[in-house]
Amino acid sequence: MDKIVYAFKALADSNRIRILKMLEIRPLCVCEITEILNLATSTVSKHLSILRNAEFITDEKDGKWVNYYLNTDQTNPYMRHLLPLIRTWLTADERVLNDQKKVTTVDRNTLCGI
Amino acid sequence: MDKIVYAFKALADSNRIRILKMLEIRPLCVCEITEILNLATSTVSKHLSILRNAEFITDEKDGKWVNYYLNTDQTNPYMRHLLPLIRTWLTADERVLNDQKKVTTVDRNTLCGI
DNA sequence: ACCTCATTTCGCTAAATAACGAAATATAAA
DNA sequence: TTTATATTTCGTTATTTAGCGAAATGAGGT
Repeated sequence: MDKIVYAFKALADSNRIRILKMLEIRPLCVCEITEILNLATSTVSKHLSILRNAEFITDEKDGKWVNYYLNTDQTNPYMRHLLPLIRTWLTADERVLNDQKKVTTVDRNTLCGI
Repeated sequence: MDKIVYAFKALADSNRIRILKMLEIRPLCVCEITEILNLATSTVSKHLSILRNAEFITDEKDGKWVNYYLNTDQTNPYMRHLLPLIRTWLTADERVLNDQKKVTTVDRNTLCGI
């Protein structure tokens, strides 16, 4: 029961949904997501930890960055069914489309002040 | 986007999930749900209004009672996909099974002090 | 019309949550 | 080893939410 509730809690926030929709395009680091959502880095980091605890995403070190991915592990039944649903939803949402467009243009090297 | 978030918010509470699982057995009035969840009537009424606003349930006057039903209208795409998922989940959950068992025995006439 | 009683709404309190900036952590480059 | 910097954790604040009891609502029965 707790696990199901945590899954739904993780999805019950528009910024976290936006993050999942962005990760459909490609893996992203914290600073890229921060730029697109226009939030404080610490806030984005917290959102990512909530999504990771609910097993919607995974992370992986990549040099000085941490890449976040949609979870492809199929162990958690809730995540396994919910992620594909979300993928089919919001495909015409103005803001989501704009976020996803930014994902294709944003560059972590210029962003994070090389 | 708001609609999706409200749907997930509605599901992000264990008492509301329990209500949905109880309604799988049969329609219930507020006092029956109150008895099983062991909460104040006003609290249950609030939970029901949240589920109704997210279109997971509908209500119908029945004499002095109000019956709540799982929504069978297929207009809301989020509800349409999420309700069947929830139906397949928690089928072995201790507390849910106990709630569902109580649903079969509880009687609104004796409950609401005839 | 009046009374009864199931339900809803209101006002309040306690707990959870989202947001921020600052401090801590950890890793890459110098 | 020292410095720079991407990320996480901590402490705080404002908002939201779950819960309760009391008052309001509204329909049925007398």
